[in-house]
Amino acid sequence: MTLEEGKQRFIQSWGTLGSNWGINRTMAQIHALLLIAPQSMCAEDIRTELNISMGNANMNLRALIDWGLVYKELKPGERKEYFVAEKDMWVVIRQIITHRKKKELEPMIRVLDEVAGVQEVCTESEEFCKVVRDLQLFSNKADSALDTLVRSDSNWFVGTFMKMIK
Amino acid sequence: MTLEEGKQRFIQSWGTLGSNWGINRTMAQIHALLLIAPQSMCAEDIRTELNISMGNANMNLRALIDWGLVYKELKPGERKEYFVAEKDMWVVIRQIITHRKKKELEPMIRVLDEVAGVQEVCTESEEFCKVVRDLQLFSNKADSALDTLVRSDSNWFVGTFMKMIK
DNA sequence: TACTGATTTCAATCAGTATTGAAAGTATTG
DNA sequence: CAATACTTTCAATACTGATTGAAATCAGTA
Repeated sequence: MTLEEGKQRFIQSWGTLGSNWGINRTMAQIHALLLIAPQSMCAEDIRTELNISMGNANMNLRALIDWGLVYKELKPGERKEYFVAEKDMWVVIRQIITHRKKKELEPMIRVLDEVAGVQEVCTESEEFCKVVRDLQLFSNKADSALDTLVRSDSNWFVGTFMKMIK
Repeated sequence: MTLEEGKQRFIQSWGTLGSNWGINRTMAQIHALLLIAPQSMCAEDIRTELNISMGNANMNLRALIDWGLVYKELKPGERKEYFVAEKDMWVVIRQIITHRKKKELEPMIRVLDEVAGVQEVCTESEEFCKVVRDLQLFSNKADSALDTLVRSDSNWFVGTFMKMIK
């Protein structure tokens, strides 16, 4: 496989993957492109490489910056902005986990806490509360597990954690 | 909060959550409804409770059965099918992890393996291969971690694993 | 076999997101 | 300050995937 084929395949797949992941396709593609770029790129470079509109590129670059996956880079003497991806994969993964946790797990925990207030006065409400309690148990555990994971460093994850779980 | 309010809140939220999760809204709502139902329900019960069409109910029930989250139940002397949710939360979570892993992680691993074949002959290809290798490292680790998690039992998860990670 | 009630399928439609592109905004330069 | 180079916004549009409902299919029953 040539570099050009590999790049194309990687960018396209990252985009598709992104969508099965709740992340929008263009955002994932820009991320892929910057990840494998040996140096920073400007909006125009990205726009032409991916064949997307200015507006789209801009919005998704901002989202990536917001996620902490891409940084702006200003070149001295140049007016336009350049962009670089965070290349430390452990940081990348941590940011993704943090964002997905916020979007997927935390709202669930809030809802469970809310509905946990139902009084157990009949078979139906007992069943309801039991389900809610079970879900709370697991979601709180998952929440703290992910917190620990995010706070820990790469070596700990790859080394200790993985040995433990084997 | 009354039972009725709690139920509504739970079902609606589970639906919304479902969509930030890559799971379709109706599928998540049906699942929520069956989870908290004290006994099995038929398609018509579900249809009226959630105000959805026959076709929709049928398709999503099928998907839930496919995910191993809901079972058919045949009542003797009754022609129509009833449905019950898997109530063991550990099983539920395992099934969800298994399915999401298949949809989100495994395709990524396949793509990485494919593009890992690029020859390192210049700065650009070196950068590319480095990124791919880093991603492979983490995705393979995550893959085996999730396998272990899915194979392990509830007590181990809640007990041992959680103590380790604390 | 014909009838009935239940389930499944699928083309048409709908709704929610993503994308575009033109217009407005901002900052730098001479 | 006006021109230029770039960035951001946002209403209109296009896409994608979810949903409907009518028709087809299936399975018991008489």
